[in-house]
Amino acid sequence: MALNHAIMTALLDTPMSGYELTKSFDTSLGFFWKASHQQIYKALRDLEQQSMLAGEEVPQAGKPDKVVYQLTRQGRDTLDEWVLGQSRVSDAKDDLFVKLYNLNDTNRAHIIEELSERAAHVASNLSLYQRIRERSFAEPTSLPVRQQGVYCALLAGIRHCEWTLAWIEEVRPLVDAA
Amino acid sequence: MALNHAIMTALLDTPMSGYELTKSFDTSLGFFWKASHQQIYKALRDLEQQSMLAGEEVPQAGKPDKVVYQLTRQGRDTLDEWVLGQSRVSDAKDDLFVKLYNLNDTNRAHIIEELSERAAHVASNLSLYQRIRERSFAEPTSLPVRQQGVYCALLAGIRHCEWTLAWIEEVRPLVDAA
DNA sequence: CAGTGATATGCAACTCTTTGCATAGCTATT
DNA sequence: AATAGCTATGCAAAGAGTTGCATATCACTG
Repeated sequence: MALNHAIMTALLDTPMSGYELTKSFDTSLGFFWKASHQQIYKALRDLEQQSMLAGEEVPQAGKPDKVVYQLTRQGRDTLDEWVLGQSRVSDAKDDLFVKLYNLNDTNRAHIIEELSERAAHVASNLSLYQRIRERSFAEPTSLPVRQQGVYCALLAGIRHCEWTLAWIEEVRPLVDAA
Repeated sequence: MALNHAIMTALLDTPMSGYELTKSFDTSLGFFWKASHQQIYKALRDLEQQSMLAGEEVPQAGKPDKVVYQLTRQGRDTLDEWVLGQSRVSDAKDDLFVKLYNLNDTNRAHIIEELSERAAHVASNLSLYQRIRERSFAEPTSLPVRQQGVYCALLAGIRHCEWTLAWIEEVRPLVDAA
């Protein structure tokens, strides 16, 4: 399971509560791995039970208390091992592509609409990633090693967005005229 | 569920058996949606039960008999409706990106190795898609409407591969030197 | 005729993800 | 006091996907 590993990864530097993790998954790692709060809280409980994480109740003023989790020694070791294992390639699993296989005169307008929505969504993601890049990775070569890895992943996010936008511009006229 | 819709889409032009669908999912639509034979056979039974598909036993010589499924009128209508609904953006869900967040001196060699494997895999996919493009889509504008949609999806596959290869070339030196 | 391998199909258990519902603390506003 | 809204956490059911195992037909080879 990689959600567990994604969560442990997110906790590498900063211990966080489930709520904070959920927020952080909405940006950062969340581009590569989306997870609902239900999934995250569940995973946190499981991981704590397996001694991968240690949770600590933190009283708060002005807000409900929270439980902050940090990686244990064992969790760190397990994560390190996982990194050294084999990854497998995942599929895109995107409705839009399947829908394109169904292109006809009746649905063309709708599909163009969806392509436009997708473009808008991706463009807004892209500008978010660009902001992050400027803010935190202006000089990537002078960063600590792990942050350079994060930067590579961020670049993937950026390139992915750019690629998607270019593809949409490429096919829009084709779909339009089809 | 979109696997069902992907299967119905695959059957738009050509009635197929579960076995043939499984093979066809390995190429074509399979770039966007991978599915095991277990999943496919199950989906076929479900869809037949819902009257979306009609199965017909076809005796064969030299091979075991098979059941060939074709879209029913109702299946076609349901599919058309689905196309007109909203898609949602899916996440990349790729271990490699999560692993990059874990980059350190110990695992760097392994991650570079995985990047290379990924590049090789994607390159081989790309050449497959290129062959398909040359073989079946040499003159995209003169194709029937639906095939033009398929062509757009194929372009997505091609661009995706190209993008991934470019990204790997971009980050390889970064990971190397980190 | 035993073994290998492609064709063709299926069950069951498990894991992972989504969705809907629910609760509770605390702040600020009306 | 009621209400809206963010913070913080959880259960349960259903849907989707993976993995392991199983079975049978047919052709070909040793």
